[in-house]
Amino acid sequence: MANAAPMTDEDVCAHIRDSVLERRLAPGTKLTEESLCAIFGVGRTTIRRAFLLLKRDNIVELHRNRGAMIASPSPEEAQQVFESRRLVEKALLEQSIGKINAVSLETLEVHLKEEQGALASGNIARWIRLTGEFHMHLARQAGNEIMSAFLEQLVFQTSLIVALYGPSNSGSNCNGDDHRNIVDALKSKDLDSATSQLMHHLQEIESQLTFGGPQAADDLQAAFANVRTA
Amino acid sequence: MANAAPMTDEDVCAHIRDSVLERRLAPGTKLTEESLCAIFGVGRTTIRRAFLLLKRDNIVELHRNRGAMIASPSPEEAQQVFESRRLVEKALLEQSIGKINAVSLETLEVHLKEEQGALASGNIARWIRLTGEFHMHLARQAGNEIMSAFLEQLVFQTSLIVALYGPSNSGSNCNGDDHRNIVDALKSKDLDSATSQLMHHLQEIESQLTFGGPQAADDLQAAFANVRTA
DNA sequence: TCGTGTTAGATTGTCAACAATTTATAGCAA
DNA sequence: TTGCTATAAATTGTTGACAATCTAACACGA
Repeated sequence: MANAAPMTDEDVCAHIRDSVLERRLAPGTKLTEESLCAIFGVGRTTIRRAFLLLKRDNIVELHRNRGAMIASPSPEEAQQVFESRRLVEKALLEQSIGKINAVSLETLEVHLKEEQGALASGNIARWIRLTGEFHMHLARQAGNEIMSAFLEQLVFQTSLIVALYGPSNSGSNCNGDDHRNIVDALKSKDLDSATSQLMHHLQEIESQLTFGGPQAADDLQAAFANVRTA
Repeated sequence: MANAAPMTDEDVCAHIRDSVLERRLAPGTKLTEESLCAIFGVGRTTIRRAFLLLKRDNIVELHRNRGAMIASPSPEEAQQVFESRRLVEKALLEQSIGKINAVSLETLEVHLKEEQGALASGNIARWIRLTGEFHMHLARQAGNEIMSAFLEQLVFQTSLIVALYGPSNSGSNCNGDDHRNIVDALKSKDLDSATSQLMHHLQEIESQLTFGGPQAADDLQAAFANVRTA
């Protein structure tokens, strides 16, 4: 099972990112270097570089001499992430509407089918991941890689946020029908409809967050992270 | 002159970023680890981490076994950077217009004075940096740190782009009067005017770029970076 | 029992030596 | 001179050992 070619830092990065996107790594999870070395079969140097890359994407938090843990976005950050997504996705939709063609619509249609397939076959982890990737596919229609990469960061952040503050029973941050409606609006080149559907969709997700209760209940350390001992 | 406390990777990062913003480091410049170790008085480990951070911001390019060099954005990337800036700065302005108050206006006024002061005193490097930072100040009015951080990346990229493709005689990418006009429009809470001024400002800078000619003339390596030897 | 201080273990940070790769130099033949 | 090959120098990549720091367990006194 072990590949002959050893993993690179980007590979490790991608694996951890996937785990976050599929909610198999909860916010606040401690990532010890040694255990990851064993899991991925690489040296500490590689793990360390991966941590640095993930920190840049706000996926892990690094604390000096305390190592790495999966990030726990604060409510303020959560609010900013959603505001950013509305901003970015709306703007990208405006850029996209003129570039939509049969090929790009087909890409979205295929993706919708994949979403439904995953849901039907009970592969929840895969479905969660696909619902996030839908927004990436949408963003890429604008043809701006810089903005797409930025939205990717925001989607990952969203995954953490929903894991922290989202409805505990619901597994996903996205409703399948919403995605369907957006694609339909795009198909008829109705920018206003597509935009309002997308904005409503994002607001719907945000409205389901509950910041009130104790965050993790088992982690006082994080609960009092704001307290700074003189 | 040497600080007792050794520099951290972030410090090194900031220094290199500043050099880029002030155009003292040209795109394509090779950054050897050893020389930077000597300059900053740190070990290779720190420099290496700094490279990784700078790579994430698209400020340096890393090539395996060939080390790091200041990034040279392609014309396509340049176009995307400007499109992204128009997108982001326009959206942030919409967010800002409702939050503008006396304090924030004063911040911008003070900055405009600094710009003029630097220009008057002939401190061109400082002026160049300040013209870039103006857009950062503007962005921060929206109160969204995530978007501000993203725009910061774009501003740094712009600095590289203008250094590569900008008018060789003009030292800066921003006109002082344009900034003045934008602040005035904000002062009278005229969103449409402020937006159109800002968009025009960005388009003006972009229109002055010339992608045709040889890029750096002294760096064939970068000129043929697209050629991949099998 | 609870809180405090101390010690042992585990984890991270740093550095220097070594290995692998690339780049520059020198020599030689056409 | 040009082109090629082989050697030498320089630069980057990796590993392992050691130092610094944090965490957890434990003993002790109130």
